[in-house]
Amino acid sequence: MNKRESIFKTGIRLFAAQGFEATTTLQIAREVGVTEPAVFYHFKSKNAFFSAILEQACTVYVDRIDMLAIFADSAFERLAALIRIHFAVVAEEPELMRILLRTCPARLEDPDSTCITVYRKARNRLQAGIREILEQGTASGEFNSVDIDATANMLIAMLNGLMRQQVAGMDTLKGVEAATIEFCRRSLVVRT
Amino acid sequence: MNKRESIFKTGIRLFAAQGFEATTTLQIAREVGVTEPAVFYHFKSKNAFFSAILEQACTVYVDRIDMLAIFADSAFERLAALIRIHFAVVAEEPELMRILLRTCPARLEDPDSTCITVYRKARNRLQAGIREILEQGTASGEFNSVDIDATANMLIAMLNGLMRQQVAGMDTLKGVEAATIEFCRRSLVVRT
Amino acid sequence: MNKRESIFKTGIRLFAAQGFEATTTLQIAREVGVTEPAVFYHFKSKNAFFSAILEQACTVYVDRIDMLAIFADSAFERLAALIRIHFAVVAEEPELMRILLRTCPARLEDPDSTCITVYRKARNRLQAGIREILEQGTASGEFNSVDIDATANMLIAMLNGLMRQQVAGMDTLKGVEAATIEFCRRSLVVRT
Amino acid sequence: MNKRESIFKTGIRLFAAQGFEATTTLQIAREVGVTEPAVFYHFKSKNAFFSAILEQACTVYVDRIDMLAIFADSAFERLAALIRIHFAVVAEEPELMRILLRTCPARLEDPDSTCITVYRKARNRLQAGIREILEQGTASGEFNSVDIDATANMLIAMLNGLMRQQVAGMDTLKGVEAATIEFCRRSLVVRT
DNA sequence: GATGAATGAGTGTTCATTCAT
DNA sequence: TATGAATGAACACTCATTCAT
Repeated sequence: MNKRESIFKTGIRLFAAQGFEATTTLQIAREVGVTEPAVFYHFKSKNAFFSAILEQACTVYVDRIDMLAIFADSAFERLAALIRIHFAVVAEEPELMRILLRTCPARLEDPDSTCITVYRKARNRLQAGIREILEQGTASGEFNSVDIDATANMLIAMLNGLMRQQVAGMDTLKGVEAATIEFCRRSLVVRT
Repeated sequence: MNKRESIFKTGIRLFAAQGFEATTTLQIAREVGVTEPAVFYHFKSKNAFFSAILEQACTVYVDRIDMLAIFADSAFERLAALIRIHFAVVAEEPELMRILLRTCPARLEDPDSTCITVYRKARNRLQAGIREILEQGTASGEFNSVDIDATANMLIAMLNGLMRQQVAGMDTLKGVEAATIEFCRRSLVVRT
Repeated sequence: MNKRESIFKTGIRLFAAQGFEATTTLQIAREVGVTEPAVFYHFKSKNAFFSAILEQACTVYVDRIDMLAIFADSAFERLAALIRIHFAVVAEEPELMRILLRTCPARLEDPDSTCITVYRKARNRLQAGIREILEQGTASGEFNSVDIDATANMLIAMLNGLMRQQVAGMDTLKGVEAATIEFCRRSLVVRT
Repeated sequence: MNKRESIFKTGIRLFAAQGFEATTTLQIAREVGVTEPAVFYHFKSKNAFFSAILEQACTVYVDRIDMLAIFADSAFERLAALIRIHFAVVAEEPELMRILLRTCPARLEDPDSTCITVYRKARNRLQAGIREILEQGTASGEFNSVDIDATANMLIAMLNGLMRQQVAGMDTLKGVEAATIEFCRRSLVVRT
C-alpha cells in the first residue's frame, strides 16, 4: 500500500473537515500512522501539500465541466446538464469540493504551486461555458433575451451557492436540483 | 474616544481582511495603539471577541431582513426587495458581511457565546421569509406553482452565492442585481 | 534583578563557548532559569539577539581603540599602546572578544541589525590608527622607511593572530606581549 | 570517475564556503548528484567525513612545513621560507586552508577520527620549526638575542593572522608578504 | 554500490493567555 | 484601566542517520 497516497487521502479528509490552518501536519501524520517528517518527505511543505490537493480538486471539477462539450442538443439542455454536474460532483467528491469552495483566494497565491493556474482555468471554463449557452440560446430564439454578462454572473453565483449548500448540509435535498432546473427553464425558455 | 469601540472596529477590519486564524490579538492591539492584555480586558478571549463581532454581523443582517415585513404589496415585490436588501447590506457593511459569510460553522459552535443563536435566527428568518413569499405568491395565483421547500432552498443558495460574489469581487457589477430580479420575475410570476 | 540582563550575559557566555549555531535558544533559557519564549520576548530573534551581543563586543573594542588618541608622545609609544590594548581587552572581556573574533562574515550581514556598521567602524578605526602611526613615525624620522599599506596590513594580521591566540589559550603567556613590542621596536625604530 | 572522490571534493568546497554546521549532507549529495545515503556509505558520519577533510588539510600544511628542513642556509632564510610557505599554501589550497583555520577546537575533539593527532602534529611542527630557527639564529650570532618562547609564540600568531587575512580577503596584496619578511629581517638580523 | 523511504530528536518561532503591579 | 513580563502548548520544518531492498 502506497504511503504517499495514504497521506494524500488523509490530508483531503482533514483539510475538508477542519480547514487549512486548523489542520496540523502532526495530526495528518498520526492519522496515517507515520511520523511527521514523513509528510515532509513526500511533500515539500504544508503549503505545497495543500496546493497539490487543491490542484486535484480543481482538476476534478474542470474535468466535469469539460465533459459538457458533448451535450449539444439545445441551449437549455446544456444548462440543465451544467446544473446537474454541479450537484453530481459534490455528491461524488464532497471533500474535494468542500476544500475547493472554502479555499480563500489568499491561499491560491502560494508561489510554491501551479495551483492557481488550474483554479483560474476552472473559473474561466465555467464562465465561458455559461456565456456560450446564453448566447446560443438567445441567438437561436430558444431563450428570452437577457443581459448576458449579468445573467451569466448571476448563474455562476447561484451554482456556487448551491454547491456550498450541498457541501455544508448533510441532508442533500434531492428536490433542489430539480427545482433549480425548472426555475431556470421557466425563466429562460421562450414559451410556445 | 472609547477604547473598547476602537478595538472592536479594528477587529472587524482585520478579521474581515485576514480571517480569524490569520489575525493575532497582538496585531489588533498594535493597530489600535494599546497593549495586548488590553484586548483581553475588554473581551474575555479571542473567541469571545470574534463572537461579539459575529453577533453584530448577524444582527445587522437580521435587522435588514426584518424590515421587509412592511413591504407587503405583492409577493414578487417582497422577493425583489429581499434580493435588493442582500445587495444593499453588502454595499453598506462589506466587512461585517465578509466576516459573516466566511465564518466556518465550526467557529459558530463556540461555547463562549450566544452567537450561534443569533446566527440561527438569521438563517431562520430568511428561510421563513422566502417560504412565506412563495406560499403567498402561489396561493394568490400571482406565482406559478412550485415545489416550495426546494425552491426556497434554491433561492437561499442563490442569495448566498450572490452575496459572496459581491463581497469577494472588487468589481461590483450593478447589472447583476437587476438581472437577478428579472430572472426571478420571469420564472415565478404568472404571465397574463 | 533584571532578567533581560541575565539572558544577555548567559548568551555571551554560551555563544563564546560554543559558537552561534551550536548554542540553542532553549539552552540559553534553561541556564537563565526562564522559558524559551522569554528569550524571544526580550529579543526579536536568535539572530537579533546575537547581533545585539556582537554589537556590544564591537563597541567595547572600538572604545579601547579610540582611547589611544590621547597617547601622542612618539609613534612607537602609540604602537606599543595599541598592542597593549589588544592584550588588555582580551584579558578584560575574553568572552566578547572570542565572539568578535569567531564571528564569520556571513553572520554580520544579518539584515536585522546595525551590527555590521559597528563592526566596520572597528575595522576602519584600527586600520586608520595603524596607518597614521606608521605615517607619523616615518615622516618624523623616528621609524625606518617602510611600505606603509603593506606593513599596516601585516600589523593588523599580527594583532588579530595574537588576540586569537590569547582568546584560545587558557595559558596567557605574559611574555608574548613584551616580546611583540620589542619585536616591533627593533624592526621599526631607527637606531641612533 | 570516482564517486568517493567527487563527494570528498564537493565537501571541501561546501565546508570551506559555508562552514561545518551550515553545510548539510543532503546539500553535499545533491551537488555531487548522488543521494544522501551514498555519502554515508563512503563516510561513517558527517563528523567523520569532515575529519577526513580536516586531516587532509592538516597533511597538506604539515607537508609544506616539513619541506623546510632542506633549506638550511641561514636562520633568517629559513624564517623567510617559512613565511613564504604560509602565503603559498593559501594561494595553492585556499579551501583546505580556510577549513583548517575556521575549524573550532571543539570539532577537533571528535572521537571518530585521528584528525586531532594530525592537527597537533601540524601545530607542533610549526612551533618546533620556529623555535629551532630562533635558537639557531641567536646561537650563531645571526639574530639579536630574544625571548625565544615568547617570540616563537608571537611569530606563530602572526603567521596565523596573515593566513586568515589571505584566506578571507579576495584582494591578495602581494606586498604584504615582502613587508612581513622585511619586518622580521630588520627586527631579528644583527646589523653589521 | 546505491537508493527510496522513513524517523528521532531537535530548532527557532508564534500565540493566546495570565498575573502582579 | 492598562501594562510589562512571562509562559504552556503548539507549530512547521530540518537534519543526520538507518535500513530493507
